[in-house]
Amino acid sequence: MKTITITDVAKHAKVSKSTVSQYLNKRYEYMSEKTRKKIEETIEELNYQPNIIARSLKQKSTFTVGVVVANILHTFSTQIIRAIENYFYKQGFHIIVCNADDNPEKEKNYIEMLRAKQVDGIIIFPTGDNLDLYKRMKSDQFPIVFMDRTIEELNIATVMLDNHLASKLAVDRFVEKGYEKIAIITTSIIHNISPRIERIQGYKDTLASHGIQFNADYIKTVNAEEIPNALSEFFELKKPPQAILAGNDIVLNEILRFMKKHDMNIPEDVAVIGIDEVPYANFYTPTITTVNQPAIEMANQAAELLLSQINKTGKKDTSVHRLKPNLLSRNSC
Amino acid sequence: MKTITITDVAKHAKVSKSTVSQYLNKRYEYMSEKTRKKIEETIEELNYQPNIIARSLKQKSTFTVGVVVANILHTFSTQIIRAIENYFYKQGFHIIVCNADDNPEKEKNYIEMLRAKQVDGIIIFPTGDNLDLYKRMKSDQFPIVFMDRTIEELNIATVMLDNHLASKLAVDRFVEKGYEKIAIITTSIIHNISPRIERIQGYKDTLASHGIQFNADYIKTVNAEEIPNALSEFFELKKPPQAILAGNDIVLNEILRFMKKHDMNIPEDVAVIGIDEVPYANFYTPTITTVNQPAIEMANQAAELLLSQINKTGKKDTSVHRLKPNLLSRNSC
DNA sequence: TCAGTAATTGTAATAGTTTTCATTTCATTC
DNA sequence: GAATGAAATGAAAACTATTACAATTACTGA
Repeated sequence: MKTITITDVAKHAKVSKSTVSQYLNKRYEYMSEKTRKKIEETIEELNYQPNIIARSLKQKSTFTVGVVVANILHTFSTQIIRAIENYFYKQGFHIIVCNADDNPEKEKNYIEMLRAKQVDGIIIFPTGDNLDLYKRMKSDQFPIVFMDRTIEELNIATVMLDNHLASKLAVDRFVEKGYEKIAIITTSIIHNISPRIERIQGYKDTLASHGIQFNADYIKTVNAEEIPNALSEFFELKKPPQAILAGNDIVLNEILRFMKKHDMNIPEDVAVIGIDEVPYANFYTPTITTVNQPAIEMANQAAELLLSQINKTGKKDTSVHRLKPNLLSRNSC
Repeated sequence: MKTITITDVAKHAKVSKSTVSQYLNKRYEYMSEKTRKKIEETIEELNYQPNIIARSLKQKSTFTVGVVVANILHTFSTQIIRAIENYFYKQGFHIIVCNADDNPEKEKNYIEMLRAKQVDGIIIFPTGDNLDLYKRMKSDQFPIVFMDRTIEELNIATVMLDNHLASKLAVDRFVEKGYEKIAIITTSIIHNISPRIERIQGYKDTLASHGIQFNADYIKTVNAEEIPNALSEFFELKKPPQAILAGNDIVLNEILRFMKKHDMNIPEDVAVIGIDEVPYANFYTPTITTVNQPAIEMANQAAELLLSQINKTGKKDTSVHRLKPNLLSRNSC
């Protein structure tokens, strides 16, 4: 099964390679209607597909972008992937999906491979542990956008949630409903991931703004598997929390699982709000109040930022774009 | 920012391009220890990254595979993507993710672009409407594996669920619990998608095996948005169903949403089983009985089949691999 | 018929590797 | 000191398409 090339097409259509190439690049002014037709037919007949690899080599553009998510298990990540894919499809780009698994080594490996593959740009949920690599890309002027997390000192375009506000919305709501003993659980201890820090800070600040003493026992940062333990510890406290803020959808699932197992009622025994919308939120019993991240909007914005870097349109935007979450007010609090 | 190439490395290290290439390909026998060291250092110093596009052009292999899912909104699709990504990461392959959106045109476009990009193989959830295209790939001996759906006449390696069994497990369970008025709702009307047909057939056959008269009013195939209507119609029947089988996770969500809205109790007012496991299944009230597809296993098997086609190892396997679902027995039925 | 324009061609350079094969280098042996 | 053989290296072609450019051909209208 010999693959057929532009040379074969040229031969069959009895024109030169250059003319075929002109045709492929839609520069029809350089040829007669007749020639155009003939080439068109030949391509059809031979079922010719230009080799994009060869084109990319010459043109230094692959119409492909990489998306490196920190952890593909978060619903948020898959929503973002979906939306980015959708955005770039319309632009004629393909996306290569990479799951760094919260592992900086893996992230590094992926980024280097993507660059070696000459992708036109990368959207990364940075683990935060590859500073040198990020810096190099930056200094190479390689198109790159951070998603979900920022690394202050780098000045790389970033799209992320206003995490401080996310916590504030939740804590305000708890307080409004009369709760004062408010706990928070987040995951991803390992690195200084900005969302986690900001969410905890937002939590603390908002408590303070309501004049509530913050209690270190009410803050947990643990791996998913340890969430049941963490919850047990909460409820063994002399003054167990009356309300819990879940840092993401995985935490929320674990909390609800725990509640079910221990026959506890929401919100009577403990009120719950989750950051990240979940599909069952509005038909669970009770319906779950969540703080929603505008994932599609975030993805579109990141994609747009990346595309403008790739096309070098607009002036270089290296700012941190913080999108506002919104409280989806339901009955779990 | 001039990119540096193998030529630069060769010059700096004062050896020929070929020797550098030998080094890159780890054929160290062809050079002295001294040369090896020198090249190594030079690469380090210049921060050289081989251009994989150029390599691919020559080698006709890109270490990239495409995954074209029919509809990325199904949890099942994202699970499969995850698992495939994970499998291929270990093999040094990248995956390009494509969402055909149940649209044959889009599917065609994606497949052609992927081939033009010289991916080494494709895993497809076929829409079923591009027969010629599938045939051409087959006759080109292009590595391809079908996922979730089969197209009988094509003899292309396929990994899919034993859908007949999936329905059987559910219906058996319903009957065992004493229900006789059993309904089924599926989505994706448009094409003759095999899973849908098989699930409905499995449903009919199993009813028959229990000597239950099948009732056309109890079968609905509708788009996601029309599910509430479909359910309303069920409950307006003289003899509304006592049990409903949800064809996938989206349907299940809609059913639960409907029940909640109309204050109906599961399983008292109507029993429910879903095909596809959902994250909330074991902490929902009631916990939801589901028929689970072994997504990871399916993904691994598909990836393995594809890889063996790519590497031309083993004899050509063009059979349909049907994996067994299992009933996760809980309280919604 | 000639100028002028439009259409097309052929060639060569280019992209950055891999790969083959010929050549050079060098130590060893007689 | 020359012959031998192995090890190391280099030169060049190949992969496929793009692009620039000079050269050629065909056609139009005066």
